[in-house]
Amino acid sequence: MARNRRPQPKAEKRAELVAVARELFLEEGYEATSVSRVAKGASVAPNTVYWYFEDKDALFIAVLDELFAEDLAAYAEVAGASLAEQAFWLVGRLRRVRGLVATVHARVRVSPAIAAWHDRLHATIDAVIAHQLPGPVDPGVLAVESTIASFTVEGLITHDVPDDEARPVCDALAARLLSLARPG
Amino acid sequence: MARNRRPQPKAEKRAELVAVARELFLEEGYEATSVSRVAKGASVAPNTVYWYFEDKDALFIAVLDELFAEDLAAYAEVAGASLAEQAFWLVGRLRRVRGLVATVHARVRVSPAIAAWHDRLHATIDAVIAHQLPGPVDPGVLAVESTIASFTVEGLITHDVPDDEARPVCDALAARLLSLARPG
DNA sequence: GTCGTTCTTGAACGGCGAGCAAGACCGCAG
DNA sequence: CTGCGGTCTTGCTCGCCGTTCAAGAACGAC
Repeated sequence: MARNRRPQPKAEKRAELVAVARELFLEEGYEATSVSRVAKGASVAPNTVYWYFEDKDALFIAVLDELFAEDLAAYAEVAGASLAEQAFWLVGRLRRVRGLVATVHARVRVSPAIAAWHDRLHATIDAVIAHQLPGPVDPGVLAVESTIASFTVEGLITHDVPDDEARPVCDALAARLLSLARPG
Repeated sequence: MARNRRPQPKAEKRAELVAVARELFLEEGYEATSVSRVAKGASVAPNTVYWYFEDKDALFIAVLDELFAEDLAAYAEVAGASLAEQAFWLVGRLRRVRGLVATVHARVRVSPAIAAWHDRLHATIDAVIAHQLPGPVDPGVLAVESTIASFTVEGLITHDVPDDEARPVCDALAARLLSLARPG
């Protein structure tokens, strides 16, 4: 029905809260960022946040969704490049969310919502990897190598491995994956 | 000097606190375990914990040290087995500390002490891997493959991959590492 | 017995995530 | 213009958190 709808501001205020939270989460980390500070950044009382989001985790997920959507869109730029370049690009790209990766893993055990988000993320990654391989690959082998690749990339990010060390790792991962499609 | 030293109880009480904290950290997670609960479990006032440990992170590190020492001792059992079996054993062994792995990574950014502990851990792991390879290996290549192996194992743990999926991943990792020493 | 060290504690601090009830704001129906 | 009901905001409050501090109890050395 929506008998009483304000012109716009609901979505806008929500977006503003997400923007402030995103900035703080990335800059200071999830735990170090209090709901109060997010509220203050959006010029709002602390409780107001809880009208837009069920809890702090929901706010976190909104930020993750925004970041992930951006990454997925940006991925189009390199979708045609070599696998090694794609992996290396991904590592560089995800470096900005370094702290958040560890937070997601820590909160997966505690928040079902974040666990669901995390599962979706990895499913997407696996699908992208499978789609990038030329020709059909034995599903079992693909699962193994896809696991190795995504976990390794995750490790490169969370451990903040510098570019010059990450590059050869990405090359090795790509070589590994490509050798699946051309057995020999 | 030590002009006034009680018979033993200092180390004992400390050990008791570590034991209680270990139980709770493993069972409920780091964040969900309050210092008060640890104190209560050791029949002590909450502040007493701060006489034995500088802060909650120091208590955490004490627990990590204990767990790691046990794992290292237990490793002797499988040090002679194949690399694949070693990796698989490690995954199973570390499964009990699943939640703590994510916590360590999350707190590395915030606690220098935990960052130092984490660095030491990975250095040890790399050394063990290098020691397990037969014959000399090109250092650059070894670093790459060692990185892939340890990050993958870490991923298998944090993502709670079941045994039947982890096994072939371990096999693939071991095969990869062994092919380094026997080029061809 | 007294002194200094080793422990333990009660009380307090600021801040946290969150819940609740009151109310302000607003568009619409009468 | 008035009142109603949904939309949004807030002040207040709760219980808990990690941590600090000063006071004091227990104890060994002299």
